[in-house]
Amino acid sequence: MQELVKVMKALSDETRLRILNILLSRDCCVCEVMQALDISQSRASRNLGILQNAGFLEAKKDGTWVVYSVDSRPANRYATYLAKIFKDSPVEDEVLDRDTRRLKQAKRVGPQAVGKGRKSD
Amino acid sequence: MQELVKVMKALSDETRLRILNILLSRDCCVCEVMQALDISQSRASRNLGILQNAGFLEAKKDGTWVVYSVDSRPANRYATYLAKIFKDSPVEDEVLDRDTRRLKQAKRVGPQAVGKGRKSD
DNA sequence: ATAATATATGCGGATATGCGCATATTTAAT
DNA sequence: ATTAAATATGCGCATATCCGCATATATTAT
Repeated sequence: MQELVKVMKALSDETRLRILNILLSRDCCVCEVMQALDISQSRASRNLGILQNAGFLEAKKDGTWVVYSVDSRPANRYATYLAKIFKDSPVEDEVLDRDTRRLKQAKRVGPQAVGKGRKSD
Repeated sequence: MQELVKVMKALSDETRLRILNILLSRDCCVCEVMQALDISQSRASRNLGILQNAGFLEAKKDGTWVVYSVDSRPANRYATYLAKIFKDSPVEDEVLDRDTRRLKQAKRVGPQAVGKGRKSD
């Protein structure tokens, strides 16, 4: 019960629904999420953490990056169920569309480097 | 989007999940909800209102009573979808079980008459 | 070693939420 | 009309949530 409440609370925030939306299209590191949603680093990181803690996301380290993805085999059953629901019932929304567009432009570069000369990868 | 957030917020509270749980077993008036969950009248009424406003419940007047039921034809599509999900994935829980047991005892009698020996003064 | 990058997190403040209490409203019965 | 029951709601308070800011941590490169 407490677990279910946690799961639902994780989904009851616009920022987190937006994050879930872009992660359903592809995996992202924190800096890509910030760029896609045009939000601060701490905000992206914190909300990713909440979604992960609720069982929706898994995180993989890749160098300095942490790549988040929708958990394909979530420990908690609600996450599986609800992630599928969210996926099956796509939401038409101006905000989500803009996120998706920005995601296409997003690079694996963090806040400090944005607008500066970038290095090779 | 804002609509979806409202729907999710409505489900992100333990009291409201408990209410939804008992209403999925049968329709209830406010006083039956208070008895089943053993909560105050204002708490029951307010949370029923939130669930209704989110599109999960419909209310029918029956004399002095207001009978709430899970909306079979919700105006908003998220409600339909999520109500089904919640129904299809029953939660085993001590709290919910106790609610269900109390619901069986519940009568259509309000707060004033419950457990009080005297009504006048 | 230092420097730079990517992410996580403690803190404080603004806002939102949930509840109890008291009261208002509505309906039914007398 | 009065009375009472059932429900809704305004108010205030306690707690929770969300965010920005600054900082801490971890990793990579030089």
